[in-house]
Amino acid sequence: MKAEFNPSEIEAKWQKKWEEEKVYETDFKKTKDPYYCLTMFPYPSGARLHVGHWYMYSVPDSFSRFQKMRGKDVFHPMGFDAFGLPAENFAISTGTPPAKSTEENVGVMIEQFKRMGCMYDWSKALNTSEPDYYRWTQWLFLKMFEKNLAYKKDGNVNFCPGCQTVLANEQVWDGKCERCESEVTQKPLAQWYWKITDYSDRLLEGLDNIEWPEKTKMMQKNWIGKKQGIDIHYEIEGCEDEIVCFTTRPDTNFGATFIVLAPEHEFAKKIIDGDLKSDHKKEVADYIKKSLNKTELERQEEGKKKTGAFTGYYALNNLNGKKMPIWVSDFVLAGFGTGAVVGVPGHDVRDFEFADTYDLEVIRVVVASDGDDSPITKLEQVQEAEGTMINSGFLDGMNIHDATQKVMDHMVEKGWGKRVTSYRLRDWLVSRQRYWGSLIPIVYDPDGKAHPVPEEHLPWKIPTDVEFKPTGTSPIAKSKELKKRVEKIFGKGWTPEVDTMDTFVCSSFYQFRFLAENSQKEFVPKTIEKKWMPVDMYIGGPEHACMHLIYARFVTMALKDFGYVSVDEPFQRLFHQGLITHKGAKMSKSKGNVVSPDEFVEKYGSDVFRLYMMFMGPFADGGDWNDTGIKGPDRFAKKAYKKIAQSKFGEQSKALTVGLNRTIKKCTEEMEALRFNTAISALMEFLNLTEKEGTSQESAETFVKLLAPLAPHLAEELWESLGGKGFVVEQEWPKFDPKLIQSDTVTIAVQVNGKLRGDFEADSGVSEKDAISKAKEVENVKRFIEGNKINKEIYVEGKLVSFVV
RNA sequence: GCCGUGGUGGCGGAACUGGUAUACGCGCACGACUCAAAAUCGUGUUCUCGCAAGAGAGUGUGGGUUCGAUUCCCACCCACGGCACCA
Repeated sequence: MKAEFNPSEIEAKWQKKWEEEKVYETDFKKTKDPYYCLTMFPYPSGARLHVGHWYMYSVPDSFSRFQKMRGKDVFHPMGFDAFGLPAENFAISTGTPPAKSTEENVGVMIEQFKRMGCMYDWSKALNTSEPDYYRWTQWLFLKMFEKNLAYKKDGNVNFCPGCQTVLANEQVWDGKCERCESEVTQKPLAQWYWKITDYSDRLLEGLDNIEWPEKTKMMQKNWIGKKQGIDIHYEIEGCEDEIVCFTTRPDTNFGATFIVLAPEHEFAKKIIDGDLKSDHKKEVADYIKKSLNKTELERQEEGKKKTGAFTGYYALNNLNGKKMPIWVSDFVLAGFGTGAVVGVPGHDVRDFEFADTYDLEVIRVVVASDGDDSPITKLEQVQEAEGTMINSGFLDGMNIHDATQKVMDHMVEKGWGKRVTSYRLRDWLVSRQRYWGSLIPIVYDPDGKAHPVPEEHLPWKIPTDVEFKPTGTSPIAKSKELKKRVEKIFGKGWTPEVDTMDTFVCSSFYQFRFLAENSQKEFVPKTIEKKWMPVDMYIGGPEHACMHLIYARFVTMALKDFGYVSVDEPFQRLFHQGLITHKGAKMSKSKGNVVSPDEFVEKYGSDVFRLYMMFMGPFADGGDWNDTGIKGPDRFAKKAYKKIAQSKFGEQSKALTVGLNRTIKKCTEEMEALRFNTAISALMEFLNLTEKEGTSQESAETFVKLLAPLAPHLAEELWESLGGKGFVVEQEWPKFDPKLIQSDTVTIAVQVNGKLRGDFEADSGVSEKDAISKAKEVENVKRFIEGNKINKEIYVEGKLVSFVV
C-alpha cells in the first residue's frame, strides 16, 4: 500500500519531470493540428500572485490540457505586459529604475506560475518592456506613420498644477490629484493619434464572423456607435455664421425649440474672443471656463442637473420659421457629431431636462401609441418611443420612420442638410507623457517637422539618464543622452519625440509575436503565422470588451493590409472569465482586500486549490472569495487517491459502466464549455458510485484521464500507480458509448392542474397511452382526479403526465 | 448619465429546447469508530404546519402569457463591470 496523499511531494516531482522532458514545448513547424490558447498576459506587479491570478490562469490551463488530450497540438504561452504606470510610480517614490523592479518582479512571477503547474511554454515567453519586444512596438508605429494612419493633433490631458504632471484618469479623484489634492485642469497638448476610425465599418462587419459572447459584440457595436442621420445647417439671425447640428431624429424637427453647443464649439469661441458681439459674453466665458476643467465623464455624470449659458443669438428653424435660442452646455460633447445639438424637449429626455431648467418651450410632435396627445409638462411624459406625427406640417399622420425619411429628403432637396453617417468611435490617442513605455520613434528637424526614425536604428532605446520625479514635461525630455544620440544621427538642431506609447499598443499585437520566437529579423514568419492564426481561444476579463479587444482587432486588420499577416480577426473564439472579488469588491492593494493563495497552496496543494476555484461556480461568473468550501475538493482528492492508488480492482458492474459513460459525456461537454464546476461534480458523483459498485482497472484509468486537466499533478501520480505508460496529459481523451448511457427504467412525474401529485416507474420505451393509464392509478393522483372531469391530458415523453380537471 | 451583466436554501452553486426547483459540495444536526479530539464512515437537512401520510408557500419585487415559468413578455428594485491616460 502506498503512503498517504502528499501534494507538495507529488507536485514537485511532476513539475520537475514535465520540465525535464519538455512536455509543454511546442515545435511550430512539426505540429499538425494546431490549437492556440491564449490568456491575456498579466502586468508584473511587485506583489505576489493573488487568488484572482490563480483563477484567471489556472482555469485556462485546465482547458488547454483538455484540448491537448483531445488530440490538439496546443500552444499555451505566457508573457508580461510590463510597461505602465505602477513601475513608474514605484520609481518616483523609491528611485528604483523601472527596468530593475520589472525584471525582479517578472522573475518572482515566473517561479510562482511554475508552482501552479501550468503547461506554459516558457521557452517562448515575452516581456513588452525588453528592447527585443518594443522594437516591434516601434516598428508598428513606423508602419502606421508610413501608411498615413498616424497623425499629430491637439488633445486634452489631465494636468495637475501641483505635481506639474499629466495624470491618468485613474489618478484623478473627484476632480483632484490623488497625490497632492490640487484641482486638476484640462490642458491641450499636441499628441499622436492612430486612425482607428478608418476601420469603423470593418470592425463592425468582422463581428459577424467570430465566436464571441453576444454581450461583447453588443458592447463593441455600441462603442463604435454607427448612426445614420443628417447634418442640418441653421442660419443665425444677425450674423453670417451657420451652425450645423447632427441628429438621428429629424422627424421631430418641427418640435425643435433651441440649439445647444458644446463649450469647445467654434461659435462659442468666437463670442468669447469678441469676434461676435454678445451681451452675454461674460456669462458664456465664465461658463465655458468652468466646464472645460471637467473631464468628459464628470460632464455626463452630473446627469439631471443641467447647466448652461445663453449666447444671445437665435437660429432659424427652416421648417416652421421659428426662432431658436442658442445655448452653450457641457452635456453636449465636442467629439461626437458636430458638437452642436438641436433641442427637441418633447422627445428627448436630456433636452427636456435642459428646457425644464431654463424654461424653454416644449412642443409635442409625436402622439403616443395610446393616443395621448396632451402637452408635455413632466419628464415622465417625454416620448422617445414610436408614434404618429402631429403639429408637423407635411409630416402629420406619418409614423416616425416614414417621417424621418421624408423630412431628410425634403431638407436635402432644399439644401438645408446633408445625410451623414456618424460614429461614436474616436481615433486612438497613443501618446503618453511618461517614461516607462515604448518611446515613439519620431524625430523633429530644426523646422519642427516630424520624421520617422529609420528601421535600422530600432530598437530606439529608452534613455536611462532621466529624472523620474515630475517636472512639468515628459520625463524623457530631460535626457541628454537621447538628445546627443539624435544630433549624432540626424544632425545639429534635430530633436527627439519624448512621449512614449500607450501600453495598449504593446498588447495589440503580442498574439503574433508569440509565434515569432523572438525573431529580430521579421515581425512573424509567414508560414507559421498562417498555420497558427487566428488564436483558437482567447481568455480574459470582460473589462477589456471595448478597448484592448478593439485595438487588437484594428492593429490586426492594419497589419493584414500592410501584408504582414494573413488574418483580419486575431481571436476566433473569446471567453470572459468572471471576476474574483473579496468582500464584494475587486481585489486591489489600495482597498487592502487582496487574498494570497500561498497558505492554501501550502496546506492543500496546487491541485486542490485549483479544483476549489473551478468548483466555486462557472468560470464566466467569478465570485466572492470565501475559503469555507475548500474542504470539499480536498476530501475529493484524498478519496480519489485512496480509491485508485490504494485499492484493489474488481469486475465492472452494469451500473458502473452506465455511470462511467455518463461521466465521460458530462465531463466532455462541460469542459468544452468551460463549466468546470459541473465537470467536477460529475466526477464526484462517479466516485460516490464506486463506493457502492466497486472499481475496475478500466474505470479507474478512465477516471484518471478525466481528472487530468483539472488536477494535473494528482492525475499523473495516479496514472503512474495504475501502471500507465508515459504522461497522462499525453493520453487520448476517453470516448463514451451512447448506447450505454441509458438506463432501462424512467421515473415519470404526474401533475394535476399544474401541481405535482406523484410519480411512477416505467420502462424507458413506455407508450403515451400506457403512461397515462398508469398515471391515473397512482394513489395520490386518484384523490385529485376522482369525481372530476379530465379536460386535458398532456404527456411529455419519458418525463411527465399532466391532467387538467 | 450612457453601454453591458447578474439576483435560486444558512453558504458556493445545479436545472436539456417552457416539463419533478435546490444535483454536487460546504456548513449544521444526529449516529458509528475513539479514553477523548481530529480524520473517516453513515443518516438527515428549502421554509411553515403535521407523529406520519401529506398539505401550503417558494428562484430579487409587482404584474402578464401558459395545463405548466428559475426559463418567455412588461414594469420596478438592488449589486457588479466598462465609459477612451489603470491594465
